[in-house]
Amino acid sequence: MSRPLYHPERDQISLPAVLDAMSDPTRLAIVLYLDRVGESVCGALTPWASKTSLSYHFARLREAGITQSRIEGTYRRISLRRDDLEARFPGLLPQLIDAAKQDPAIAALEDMVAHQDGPAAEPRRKAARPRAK
Amino acid sequence: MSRPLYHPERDQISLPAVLDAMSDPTRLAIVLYLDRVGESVCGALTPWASKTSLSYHFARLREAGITQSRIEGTYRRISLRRDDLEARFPGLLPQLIDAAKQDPAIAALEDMVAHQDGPAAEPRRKAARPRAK
DNA sequence: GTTATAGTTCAAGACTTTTTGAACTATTGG
DNA sequence: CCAATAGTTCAAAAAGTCTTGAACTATAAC
Repeated sequence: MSRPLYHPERDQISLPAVLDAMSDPTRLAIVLYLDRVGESVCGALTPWASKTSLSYHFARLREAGITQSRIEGTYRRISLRRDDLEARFPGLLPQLIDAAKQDPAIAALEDMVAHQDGPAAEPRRKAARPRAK
Repeated sequence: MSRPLYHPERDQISLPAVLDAMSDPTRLAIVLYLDRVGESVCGALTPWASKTSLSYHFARLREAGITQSRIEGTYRRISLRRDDLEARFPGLLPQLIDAAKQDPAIAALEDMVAHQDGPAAEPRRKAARPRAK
C-alpha cells in the first residue's frame, strides 16, 4: 500500500478507456462529485456503495487517467486530472460533466451525497477515541 | 426483418448508454466513418469485422440512440442521430467525434476504410431494372 | 419459380465487469 | 505495545460483452 498507485502518462490516455470508465452511472456520479468538491476521499461516498466496490470504481477512474490519487496518511485524496485531460482531449471533460448534469439518473445519484446529513465530504480525523469498547 | 428496428425516443437516450456504446474502438471508428460519409450500410465495413460482428455493433449504436437505420430494400441505411443527440446532450456528439479524431488508434481504424480500393462506401445497386414495381 | 445479396438471430465459447466478504497493509492515536 | 481507521487485494459468483458459424428472413435480379 505504500508503493505509488498506477497513473497512466498524459499521452497514454486513450479515448475508449476514458469513455469506458465514464459509462458507469456510479463513476459518472463520482466525477460529478469530484467536479463539485475538488478533492475527496474514497470513504466519502459509502452511501453509494460498499467500501470495496468504491475502491474498485476509483481504481478504474484512476487507471483510465481521469483521476489522480495523492496519498496522505491513511487517506487517498482524489481529484480530477483536468489539465491532462484538457491537453489530451480538449473540451471533452467539461462536456462530459455538462452532459452528466443533464441526465436525471446521474444527478439523482449525485444528490444522495450532495444533501447528506453528516459531513462526509471532508472526513474528520475522529480524535481516536479512548479505549472504550 | 420487416418490423421496424428499435430506436429509443429522444428523451430516453441516456448518457451511460451513449458512452458505453462509444467506448469500443470499432464503434468509435464507425461513428467517425458515419460522420464523414453521412449515410452508409452495414456491409460497407466488412474489412473491419465479420458481417455478424458488424450487425452486433450497429445494433448497439442504434439501441443507444446514436444512429438510426432506414430500411431500403435489403439494405439498412444508417446515419447519425445528430439532431436528437444535440437536443439531449448539446455539444456532446461533435466533441466525441473531435476527440476520436485525436486518438491515433481510432483514426488508424477509420483509415482502413477511408483509403480502400473498392467502392465499399456506397455499394452500387446494380441498376434496378425497369421491372420495378 | 430460382438464385443471390443484405442483414438478423441464435447458441456456444472465451473473456470481462461488478459486487460481495474475508483477509490484508499502512498509518494514526493512545 | 494495542486498537481503530482508510483503503487495497483476493477469490468466488453472477452478469454482461464480443466473436464465431450456421440457420434464418426479406428483398431484388433473372
